[in-house]
Amino acid sequence: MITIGRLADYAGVTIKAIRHYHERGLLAEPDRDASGYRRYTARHAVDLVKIRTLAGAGVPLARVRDLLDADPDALASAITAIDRDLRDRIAELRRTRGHLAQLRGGDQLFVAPDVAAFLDDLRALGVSERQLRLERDGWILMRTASPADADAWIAEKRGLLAEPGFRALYLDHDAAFDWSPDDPRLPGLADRTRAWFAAHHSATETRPVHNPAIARLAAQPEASSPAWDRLARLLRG
Amino acid sequence: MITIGRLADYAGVTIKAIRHYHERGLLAEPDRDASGYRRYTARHAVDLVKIRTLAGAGVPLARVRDLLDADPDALASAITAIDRDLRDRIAELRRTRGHLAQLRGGDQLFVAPDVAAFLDDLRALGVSERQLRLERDGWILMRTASPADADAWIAEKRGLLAEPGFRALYLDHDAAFDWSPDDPRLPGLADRTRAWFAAHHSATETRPVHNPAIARLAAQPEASSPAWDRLARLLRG
DNA sequence: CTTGACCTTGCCCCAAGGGCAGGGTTCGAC
DNA sequence: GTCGAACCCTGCCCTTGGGGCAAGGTCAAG
Repeated sequence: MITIGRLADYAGVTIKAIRHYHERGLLAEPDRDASGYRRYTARHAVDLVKIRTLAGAGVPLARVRDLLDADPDALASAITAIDRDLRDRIAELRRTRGHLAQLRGGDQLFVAPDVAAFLDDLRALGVSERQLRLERDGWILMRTASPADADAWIAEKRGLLAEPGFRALYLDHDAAFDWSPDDPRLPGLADRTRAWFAAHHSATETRPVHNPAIARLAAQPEASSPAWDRLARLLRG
Repeated sequence: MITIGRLADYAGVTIKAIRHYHERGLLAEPDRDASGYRRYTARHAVDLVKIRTLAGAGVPLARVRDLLDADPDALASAITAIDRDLRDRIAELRRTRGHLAQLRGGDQLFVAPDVAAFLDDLRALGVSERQLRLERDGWILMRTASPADADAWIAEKRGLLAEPGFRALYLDHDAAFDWSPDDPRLPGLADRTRAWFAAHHSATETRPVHNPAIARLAAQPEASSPAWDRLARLLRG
């Protein structure tokens, strides 16, 4: 005939939890002694550990109550299902650990793997951090707008990046962000850009790298560049 | 400029959750369009995925809020702590899977390993299921009363069980449970019991196997045996 | 011009207990 | 015999992370 505190210690739970299980009908209320204290038997201890095992596996208490007086077959199949769920949750936590590791380092976390790879390529190329953020945000927007298109476009863009001429052009555009809109190099850059696309990719839908609409959407404070605006006008006209 | 629904899809959360994060101050409220709809930027998407990663790792939202604008060093050390916690929880879930597997089969779950081993010994000996339950409940009570004593006693009892004479005596006591209190075999059993303890273990504290006080505590409806009561009287007198 | 899919705020609801108030009990020490 | 510490009792409100639903406004397509 043990008290609630001893039972709680034995099962590794709080007194409050035991009373909670009584309220929920999971654990039978024991007899009381002369002064109204609950007096438990070993039966209760057995039941309580059973409850804790199921609850510890994440089974809702209402379901635990049902399982406690289910027939052995139903219990066995329920345990199989619970175990499967447990395995899934372990896998999920492992995945979360992976995400967490990435949260340390960069922004791979926030984008699809193909976009992350593309950003890595750009970083290796020596592209500015501002431009990387711009690209990252642009792809996020694109993916919310149209995941399938985004997949196709990113593949195409990674292909383009394999060509030395395009790489040079990309870096020039990156550098041009900070130029004055009157910079004398701008018309030449526009010409080279147009020439390259005409020579290499007239058949594709690919637009010049810095799609202003997307850039503007991506990041209000940073994305405005007078030089880029002029460049866009030069390319259009 | 994406809507709340699109953002929710991108991040794999519900609209309700996003609004919840606004209320909690985790995610900045975006600007509204002409009709009062929230309009999000890629910034928000990045922040939201960050929030989900931390929340998915079990970090309380209040703590997530603090981490979001903590300096990189603080964030890094927090991530280390979170990762450690995650590892612990994976280990814990694995342990739970083990417990669950035992819940399928027997009563090993509810008792300490040494007691489980003792019960296995008894089962191998051919002891009745009733007696096994009685032993199990008795040890549970003993352990709540005094874990250290229980450890010592169980070791002693396993030692006794290695001796053939004791094993025979134990089985006889088990069988006697159902006898009539007038059964002519009882006095003989009492004599043999006393003789065996006198010969083998006069120095130890060990009492005859069926300590009536414990047996009565262990299980009210089953533990009452007129034959055992008589046996106890014979052993005392 | 309507229909369905979207968005808004506001309210209450859930699980699984935790915390605290305000009281009674028991046990060992002095 | 009485004091304090450590228990126990009930009852009530609080928390976390949202879910559900109501009652309405909006938007895009047919």
